[in-house]
Amino acid sequence: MSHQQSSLDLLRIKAKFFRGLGDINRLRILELLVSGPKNVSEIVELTGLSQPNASAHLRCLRDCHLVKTRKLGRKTFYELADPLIAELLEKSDHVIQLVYREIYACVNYEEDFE
Amino acid sequence: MSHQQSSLDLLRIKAKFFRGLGDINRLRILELLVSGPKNVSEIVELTGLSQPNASAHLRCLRDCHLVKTRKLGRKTFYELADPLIAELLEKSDHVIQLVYREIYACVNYEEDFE
DNA sequence: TTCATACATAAATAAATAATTATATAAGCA
DNA sequence: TGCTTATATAATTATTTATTTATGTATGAA
Repeated sequence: MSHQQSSLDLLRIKAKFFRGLGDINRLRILELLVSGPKNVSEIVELTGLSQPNASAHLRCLRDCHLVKTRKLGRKTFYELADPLIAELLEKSDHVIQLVYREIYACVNYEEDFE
Repeated sequence: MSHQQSSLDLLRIKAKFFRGLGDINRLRILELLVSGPKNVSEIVELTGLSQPNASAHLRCLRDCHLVKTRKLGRKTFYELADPLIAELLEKSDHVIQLVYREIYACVNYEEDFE
């Protein structure tokens, strides 16, 4: 019945997924999690984000299903929702590096003058 | 010298790249472009977006280096910046479908009642 | 119990992004 | 030239998202 809609729903989910990846602080958090689960305090310390801000980003990441949580005592451990997320990040790195080759050069160039 | 900065710059570029993918209308445009270059009018017609809105999204996609352009007469053709973009989108699909399996079920379920 | 820790959430504000409406520019055609 | 088409851009408004500050809640330890 409302099956015309479902491809839009899928696109909405995909957009949300990528929006989860579209923030520098969330990418930093995800990078931390590639090496294994971390609790919120650890993430706060390693990123330098305020605790509520970190929590907000973690919630976002969870809403986008990029991470999942496990509670141990009063700590909440966050980890990648799936090993495929790490793979995807790596593949993306690869693509970005190829696509942005010239820009990297430019960025590196500019760095010498800042 | 400012080499501590460069990893943050890289992250900024990555975040921007993903933010480019984080909008439903831009994903729709990219999907259209997977099958080949299209000019703005074609994209406007196929998406139903207003022309200025489509142009804004196309500019965003170009700023994120997800697409590139070629001018022919007064038409501007947009195409994927690199075949790797299509590959990445496909790989992402795969990841999203696996990670979101349960949610798909849920979405499909809800659909029957709307 | 009381207290400290670990985290989440709410409210407020700031900042970024999207969409619309109106207008500009550039290219080809009459 | 003047007209139309194709697209871009500017200005405005609407909407979303990020950040901070303040507060709530659950858990474990003294």
